[in-house]
Amino acid sequence: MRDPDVPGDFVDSYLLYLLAAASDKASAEFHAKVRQSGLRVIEWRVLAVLVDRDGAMITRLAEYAMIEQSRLTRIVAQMDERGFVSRKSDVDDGRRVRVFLTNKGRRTGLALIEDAKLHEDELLASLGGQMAGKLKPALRALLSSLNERAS
Amino acid sequence: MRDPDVPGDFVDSYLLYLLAAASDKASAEFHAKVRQSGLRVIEWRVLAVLVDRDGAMITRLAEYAMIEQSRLTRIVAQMDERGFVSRKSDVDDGRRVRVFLTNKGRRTGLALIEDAKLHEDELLASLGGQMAGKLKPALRALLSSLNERAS
DNA sequence: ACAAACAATATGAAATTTCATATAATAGTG
DNA sequence: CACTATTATATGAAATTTCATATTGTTTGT
Repeated sequence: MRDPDVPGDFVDSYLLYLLAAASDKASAEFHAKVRQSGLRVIEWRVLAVLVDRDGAMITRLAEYAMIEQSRLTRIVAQMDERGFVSRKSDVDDGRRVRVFLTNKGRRTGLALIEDAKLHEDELLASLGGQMAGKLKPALRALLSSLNERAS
Repeated sequence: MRDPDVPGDFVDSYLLYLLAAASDKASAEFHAKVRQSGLRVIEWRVLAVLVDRDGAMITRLAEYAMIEQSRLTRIVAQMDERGFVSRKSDVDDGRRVRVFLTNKGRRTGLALIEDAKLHEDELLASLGGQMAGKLKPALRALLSSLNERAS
């Protein structure tokens, strides 16, 4: 019989938990800033992806931003109403809806990206050079390994 | 003028995006299994944490599982109705609600943990020993660095 | 023992998300 | 060129989540 007051140790050593926790907690600080700027976190994601890939179609945007398609459709509609993006149907393929940043959207996105970069620098600085150098390569390796598994 | 067809590279090199993407994509495979077993991902999280910390109070459970408190209250109520957990108010402090696994809950949790471990082994194997050894330490370092920042 | 402050959980109501599927446009095939 | 399959997005309806706050119980100070 295990003593229920002594915690087990599955979760703390489980890779997917560590990943979720790291993502969650590392993002928390910056997400607070995002909300202060009047955006939801999910909207910040959309803006950030659009700065890199302006004019992407809904489906691609959903992939890049890891948002389910029908959810993204509604988020983009809201962001359109609020003047952050505009939507145009593709000339060559009328099914596609391409999403473009408005000037307001681009300004907002670029400003947040600047903040995000500063925040990341801070984060990595407080992590220390040794580990800081290994983190991104490790994550990239994991991601590309996952991609290969998928294909 | 940037060519909008050539993607920018902020997102792909942004730490918080890499973390979110790694967590998201690494979890996707296993989460499919969780759903097949009739549980929502969020419920699996609760079970996994409870296997380690049976009898935890709602607030702690919320912290460990990274779930907002009022949301967790409702999830636990559902899991209670479905017979995975039971709730007892704390003898020493009547405000606290302690959540316990039922036998069914423990069986389900333990079985999924076994699957999770196997899946993790696979994942790390396909990542390759070199990187596999560095990933968890890097994540742990990040988490503890974040904890210190917070305190 | 009392009142105020605090802590833990629950709850109402609005907003969002999810899932399945409808709608619309294009591609492919005989 | 019709007909069928496929792809991209939108949408209805149910379920879930969120946020603010209510409720209940405990602690602290007097």
